Amino acid sequence: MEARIDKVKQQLQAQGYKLTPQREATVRVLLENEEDHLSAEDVFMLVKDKAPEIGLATVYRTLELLSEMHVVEKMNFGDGVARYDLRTDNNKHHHHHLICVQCGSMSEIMEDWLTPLEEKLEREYNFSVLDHRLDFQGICAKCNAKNAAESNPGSTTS
Amino acid sequence: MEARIDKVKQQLQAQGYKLTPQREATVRVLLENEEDHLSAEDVFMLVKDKAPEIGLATVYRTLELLSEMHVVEKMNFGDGVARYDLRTDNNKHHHHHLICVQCGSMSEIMEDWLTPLEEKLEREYNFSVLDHRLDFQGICAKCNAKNAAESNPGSTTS
DNA sequence: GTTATTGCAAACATTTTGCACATAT
DNA sequence: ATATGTGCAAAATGTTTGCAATAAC
Repeated sequence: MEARIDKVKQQLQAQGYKLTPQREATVRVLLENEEDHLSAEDVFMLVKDKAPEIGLATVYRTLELLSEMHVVEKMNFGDGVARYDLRTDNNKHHHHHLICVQCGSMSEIMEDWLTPLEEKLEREYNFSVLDHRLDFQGICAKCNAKNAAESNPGSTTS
Repeated sequence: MEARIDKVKQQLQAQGYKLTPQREATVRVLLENEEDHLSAEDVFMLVKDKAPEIGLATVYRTLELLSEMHVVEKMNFGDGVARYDLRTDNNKHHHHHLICVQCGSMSEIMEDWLTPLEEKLEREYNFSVLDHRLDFQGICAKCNAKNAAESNPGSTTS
């Protein structure tokens, strides 16, 4: 954990920025919630526990800065809020999203599915891929099971 | 064109909604700009040419309604505005986006690349895919060419 | 001492809502 | 008549900005 904070600190300093206590607290919150896709408001509330005096604007500015530095990825799932994800590797990320339209849950799959497609794009379209995004909307395994049980009660339930 | 309007009309009426002149004008604008990804404001301004008395709220309500009916797809490219796309086929759509981070242009590729992945998700993750989204960010062919010319002036230019 | 950074409040942009009026069956 | 749909203005939402005060080197 400290190692990753240090890395961010170095990246910031390399560009003349400082790792202020507010920024550090923000990065820590992101580290501690790596699984989630936090909105700026989410981050703000969590950071407030560590540093109650922080302002929402600072969180926005920090997230924007980290985003420019490719430390976090700014995403948009269409619910009207930007969400932020710490990037494990600052270049390539092979995680895709499975979004359940029934329960709203979101899980990630970490398989590398797109590299062949990206090579094809380079070759055939002359498009140099820097990043990508792949999301699936559908019904998750849990909801599928629940739906099956409900439509056929007594058959598979205990 | 009229056929597609009629189809929308039928879909609306099937759910007890009406194809009012305002809604029809909105659908026509979407049909006439199928290539673009218009924002609500874009649609509003274009519809105003046909029906100057229309209100922005009506456009929003219409787009929301069409979105619920899967006539249009509501998208978010992270620039803070929702964009709307007429869906050719109300179920499957195999168009993906190439977004150039340099010039901001966006083009579409209509190849079916995801069906094998979706089958894999069904099989291995028990996730029933209803829809997907695949975007690539990078440098488009035009910008790639321009960059090459600029970094090596006189060699390929006339 | 200069420069970056912060918190607050105000500004901003996009989208949604309340409501009285209009329209269609 | 009753339901649905509309335009307008106001509200709500998420995000950005101006500015004086503060902290870091």
